[in-house]
Amino acid sequence: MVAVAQLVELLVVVQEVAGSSPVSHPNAGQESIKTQSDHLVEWGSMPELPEVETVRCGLQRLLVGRRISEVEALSPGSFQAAPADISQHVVGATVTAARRLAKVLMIDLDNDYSLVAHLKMTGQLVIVADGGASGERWGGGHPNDSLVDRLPDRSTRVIITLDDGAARLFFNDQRKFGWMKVMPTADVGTLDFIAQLGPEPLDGDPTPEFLRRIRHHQATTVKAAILNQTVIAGIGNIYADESCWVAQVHPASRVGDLNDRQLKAILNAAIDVMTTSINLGGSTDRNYVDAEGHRGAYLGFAKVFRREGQPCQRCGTTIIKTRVAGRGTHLCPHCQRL
DNA sequence: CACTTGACCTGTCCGC
DNA sequence: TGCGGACAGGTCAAGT
Repeated sequence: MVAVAQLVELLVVVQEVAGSSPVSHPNAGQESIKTQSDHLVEWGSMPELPEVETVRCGLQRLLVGRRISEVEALSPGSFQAAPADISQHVVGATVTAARRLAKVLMIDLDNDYSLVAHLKMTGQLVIVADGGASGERWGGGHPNDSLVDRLPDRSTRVIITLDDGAARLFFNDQRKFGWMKVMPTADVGTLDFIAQLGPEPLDGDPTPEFLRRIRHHQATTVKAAILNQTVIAGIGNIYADESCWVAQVHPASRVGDLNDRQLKAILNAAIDVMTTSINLGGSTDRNYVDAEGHRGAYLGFAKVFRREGQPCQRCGTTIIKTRVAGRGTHLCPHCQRL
């Protein structure tokens, strides 16, 4: 029960932080606010680096010090571990830290093992304190109804029971692209994906390493290059489009046709937009549902992403949606020319 | 090696 | 109304 009290106390802290946001409402300026009875239109942001960082903060606040009592893997692909690994290295262990590398989350345990997770596009993590009077909870990741509705639901892939049932951690993932796995903490860095990652955009000055790496991809489009996690870590489709708009570079420009000043402008724009997004709280349950119970995801910072048909905020030209690097791509045809 | 495309999934939207 | 198809997008595997 002591642990429950701690969780409640921590939840209050999270609420206070969220309440201090300078944004009056995440859907401010959006014309199609959904009511509780409406069906959710999934116009929300995917878990990119800022959302994953928001989730990490939540895990750090609410999981550290808790002991894992039970692991239920409801979908085999979503929890990639042998039953023996779970029983020997997860159950009974206590969480010591929550870390992030690019979009990968690591929940470190006190036995030198870690739970490693990738939310991909539709993953989310929700912590529910069952012992709380009104079911206190915290959730972050993909913004959909599972963030706030009763759990488990049909998207729940893994349930981790904490402190003998005082709380539960739900890994929900509509599309089953995300995963969790178990490995020695020391081995995480040797995963191919982690080992090959480019510099973290929010850690020190990534510029020299970014320029060095992106110049290995002169023939490809700049959008494909910045989505490449070995060039720069953590940039996804939303921030790729936003960064190119800020830098006034067409996403289909070839890297070899851009000078260092333009590439730096894209990188700096990505850093700015992602920093802003983190400060606004990413996508959590607290900005998914407003005081009136309206549901919808936050994308208020976006200048071009999913704004096709709307005027460019710089020149008034209509934003278009096209396809670059096999991805839906939003741009201003006047500000961003080939 | 550099680069592009399709596969993995589930759910939603759109046109017929 | 139901149904097929396009689409969403992070990462990996297989293709050129």
